[in-house]
Amino acid sequence: MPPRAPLALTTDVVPFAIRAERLEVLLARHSTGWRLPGGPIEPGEDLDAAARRYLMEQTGLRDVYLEQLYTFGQPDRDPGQRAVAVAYYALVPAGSLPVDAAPAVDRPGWVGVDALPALALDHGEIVALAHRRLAAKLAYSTIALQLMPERFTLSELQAVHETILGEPLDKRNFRKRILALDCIEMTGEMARRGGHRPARLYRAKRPGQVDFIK
Amino acid sequence: MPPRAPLALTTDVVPFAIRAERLEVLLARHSTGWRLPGGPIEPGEDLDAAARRYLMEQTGLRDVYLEQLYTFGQPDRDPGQRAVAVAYYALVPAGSLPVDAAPAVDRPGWVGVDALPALALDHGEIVALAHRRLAAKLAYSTIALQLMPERFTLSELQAVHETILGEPLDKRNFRKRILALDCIEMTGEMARRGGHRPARLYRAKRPGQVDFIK
DNA sequence: ACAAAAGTGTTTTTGTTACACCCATGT
DNA sequence: ACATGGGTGTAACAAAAACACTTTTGT
Repeated sequence: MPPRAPLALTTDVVPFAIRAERLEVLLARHSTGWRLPGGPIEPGEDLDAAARRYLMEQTGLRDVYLEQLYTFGQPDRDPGQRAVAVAYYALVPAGSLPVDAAPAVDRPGWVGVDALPALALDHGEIVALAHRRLAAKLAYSTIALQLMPERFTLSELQAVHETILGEPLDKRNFRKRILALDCIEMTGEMARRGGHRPARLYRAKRPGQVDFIK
Repeated sequence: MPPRAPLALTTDVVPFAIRAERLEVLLARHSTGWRLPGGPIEPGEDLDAAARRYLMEQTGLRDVYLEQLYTFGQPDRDPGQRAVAVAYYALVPAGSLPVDAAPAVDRPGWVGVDALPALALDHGEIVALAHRRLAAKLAYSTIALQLMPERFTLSELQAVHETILGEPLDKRNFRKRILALDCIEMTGEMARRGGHRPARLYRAKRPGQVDFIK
């Protein structure tokens, strides 16, 4: 039997968060630049578990929403070896960000999706696909709640939608739609920040769960 | 360096067709029962190409619509080895069916999705997921055209939708919706089959292409 | 003449979009 | 008092759903 040609099966994760009204991705350092967190799947390791593990090891993120995106397997996607990547995306709630804004050398760093540096391999395409998928899911699921802290205002939730979609939304229509979904509830508390009327704080009715609409 | 634990990366394909008003799947023979067409990915082979190759080798189907579905990698999904499967589904137009209705031994065979035999590994789950994805896509794409022969009547197209969704549709609303999509055109020919008024024959405006709606 | 499927519009209902003002707080 | 974002309802419009009869063929 001939020696089996090496085939590397990896996971790569696109960790999204909203920071300063921008959709950003958490990147890991690579020999010469940036790449998505990820790495080879261990024997006996579940795919989702591997994605979570690399996210933890390389970025410190844990307990985030994670969803399989697509599997990339073009033979020439990695010039060094045959590498097949099962790509995931993760949603990091604001407030649980483990990494400083200004990353030191060899620390992972957040970068806006609209100003990505050149990434290793096809990781740029992976980010683009993940962004499209996330934007599409806003229309038919409650997935945006996975990007929110435990308590949040309706304006903050609206800003998250607007940031991902890249377009402004009508305030009254947005609130009507979200409240009709019955996915959030008032906490009774108020956020008094800034020189203006305090805002009601809401929380997700079913945190960690993404509901589909209709 | 220790010997690398064997990891089998395979593709499995769910080939769908509408036969006799039922949604059916083309299965391959397995040592003890049935399984989906598929097999290990060769070094240097593209994932999509591998799926097409196995479809051809094991069922004779070629030139069909093919789409990646999901990657299944639970460590215990195959008791014999660590196997990760990139699953696809394929849509086979009526009229290009290469296999007889009553399969001989060791020939692939069509089986209704509502009456599947026990399948190898998690192939039953794969079929179920593919069916759900196909049904969902009817609502926002022209994917059903990939199941139609070159020329077809509106009633036939409606029957395909109804079969996949498992529910009847209103004839006038269906026709209005499909024609508004501007995805099919009249051929000028008529289908005169049976003791009733002949039906106009249509064809896809962009065969092989799946358009998204809205 | 009858059976069988093809073909065709309108009304009702539902959901979506557009739109402007007052409120509560900090400075 | 003023600046800032928070909070609220209604009318117009568009899309989806409900609904029944006439036409053309084969037998």
